[in-house]
Amino acid sequence: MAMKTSEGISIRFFNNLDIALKSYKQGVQKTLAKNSKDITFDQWQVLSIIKSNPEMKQIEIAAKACKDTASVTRIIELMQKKGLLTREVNKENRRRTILGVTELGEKILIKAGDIINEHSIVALKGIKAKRMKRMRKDLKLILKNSR
Amino acid sequence: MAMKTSEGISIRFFNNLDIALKSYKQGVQKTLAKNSKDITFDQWQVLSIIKSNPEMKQIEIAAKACKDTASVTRIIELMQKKGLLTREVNKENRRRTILGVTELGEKILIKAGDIINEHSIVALKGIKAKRMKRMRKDLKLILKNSR
DNA sequence: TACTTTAAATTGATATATCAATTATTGATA
DNA sequence: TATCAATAATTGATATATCAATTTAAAGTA
Repeated sequence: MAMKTSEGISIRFFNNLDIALKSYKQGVQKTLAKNSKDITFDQWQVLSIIKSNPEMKQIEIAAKACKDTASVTRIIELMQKKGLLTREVNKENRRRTILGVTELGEKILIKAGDIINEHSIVALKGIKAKRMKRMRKDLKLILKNSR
Repeated sequence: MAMKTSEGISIRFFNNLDIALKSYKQGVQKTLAKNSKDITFDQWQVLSIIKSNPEMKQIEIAAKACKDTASVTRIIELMQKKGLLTREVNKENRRRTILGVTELGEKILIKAGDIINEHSIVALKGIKAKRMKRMRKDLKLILKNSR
């Protein structure tokens, strides 16, 4: 008995999740474009991973950000062009690259980080810390279930 | 006193959310590519909105899916080319388009819907209905806070 | 009616996502 | 050592996201 007219609650859940996240990201992106034209949200994500894990492989960066390695390559390329980071070949293993955040990169990283932090706090207004923790746990479970 | 070394809990929350959703979508997309090569996740999103709301403006579709109108135009264009929907000019108001899901479109809509439904259920395994509802409420609040 | 404003959709340019294919290098092994 | 397999990163092609600009049509107004 098909009954395929309306979606189930699980699909609707992910729809809520999708839309909430998109809306949040769009807000962040707009403020970034106004105040700190030199970086996008995705670039900031990658740059902050590099900053905290200087010797990570690009493959690992991709896994951490849940991005394709191709995307990471291009994001890095753009940031290098803008002078936010340096990229050179590792002489011990010439397949690998050595990435480094420049001074300019650090500045923009912090500036953008403040903006993103501000947005995330506003977006979560009215949600208590306890429930946030609970949700993070559930989100981690979803992540685990999904791969 | 700066202390900008690590991110706050709010940013980390959105990071969990981002990664969980990406992982889920990637899983869906892979299964779709294998079993039902004729549609992408985003196309399915738009197509199902059109199916449930046949006389919606593209602007409204965009708002509902939290997409740019430009994206909607292109997604519709592709689906039209593949024969999943029809598009014609509304004679009462020539700025508007009339969209319609074809028979093929309906078939694929259902097939893809089943796949997506299956994935969403698996992804949420271990999370009780009550907490899902609670989270949906919170997600709606986040959406509201973000615009 | 002529002019301006608003509305709906599209187009252009650039950034990112995805998958496949490719390059370059290293490692393994017959 | 020569060959083959695995690894890291890149490139190509296409889909989507984002913003600005443009097109076309409708509505409002002097």
